[in-house]
Amino acid sequence: MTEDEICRGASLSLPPDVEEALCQCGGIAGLVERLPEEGILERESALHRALADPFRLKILAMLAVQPFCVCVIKAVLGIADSKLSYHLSVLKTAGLIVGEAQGNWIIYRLTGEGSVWAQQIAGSGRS
Amino acid sequence: MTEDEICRGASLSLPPDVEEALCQCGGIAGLVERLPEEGILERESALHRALADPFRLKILAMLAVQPFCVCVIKAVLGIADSKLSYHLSVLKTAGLIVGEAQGNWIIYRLTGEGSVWAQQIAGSGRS
DNA sequence: ACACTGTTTCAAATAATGTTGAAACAATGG
DNA sequence: CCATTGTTTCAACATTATTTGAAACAGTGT
Repeated sequence: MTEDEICRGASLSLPPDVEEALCQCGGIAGLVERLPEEGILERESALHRALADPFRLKILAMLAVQPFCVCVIKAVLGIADSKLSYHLSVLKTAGLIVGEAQGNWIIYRLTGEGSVWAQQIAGSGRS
Repeated sequence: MTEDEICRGASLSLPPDVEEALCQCGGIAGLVERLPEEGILERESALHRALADPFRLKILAMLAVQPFCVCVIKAVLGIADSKLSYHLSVLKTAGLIVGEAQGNWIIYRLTGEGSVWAQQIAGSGRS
């Protein structure tokens, strides 16, 4: 096996410049090694999945103003109770919001990570 | 209708502190107004949907090192051609990567937005 | 023209997510 | 204890995303 074949990690034919760059990265094996760990990728993709819905982004945007109870969020979004509850649970599971009982109501607010993302949403329409 | 009722936008009963805060936000109507536009929310959630998969995060991570052709990406990820092609198309549609033909191969690289997100992934395991 | 390689497309099967309405729960006030 | 209000849970269903394998396409070299 030639040195080039070792670099490539298999017998791939490639454009010359890609092949050279690949060698400098330690070949296929080198690239595989430097990928983020599976656990990190899982967590990261789960986070983005939670952010991948307009209702949920709206919820984060309004909680960035102020913590609110479910009934206010419901009035702003104009959706059914159970639907809202589902989306709240997705955000809660992702660690973006937390709910705390206060008398008759449950007040939801952003977590630290939730407010980072809420800011990002607020800023996404900037010029 | 009392001023409070105007603030609430409807006859909701609320914890006193939430009610006051709601009034200062312009009530339900005020909150609805300050939500990001529908178009922005759609775009933002579509972006996160594209980032919501470990294979796609891996692709972004490796393209952050260097542009590569499909066959190298395939070797690193160890998945079938058509599956990879699907994930590449999701990333392409989201504007995170672009592919350019070069001889026999198609070389994919990050767009500006793609590299912003790729950095975010790379940094997510930091101490 | 032919065979080959790298890549994409397609349709069918499967899996994951989101929606709905009804029912359940928990706390409050009568 | 009962009725009410705010919220969650559940199961059925609808929708959307992902995976698969086969077939198609485009470009190269023969």
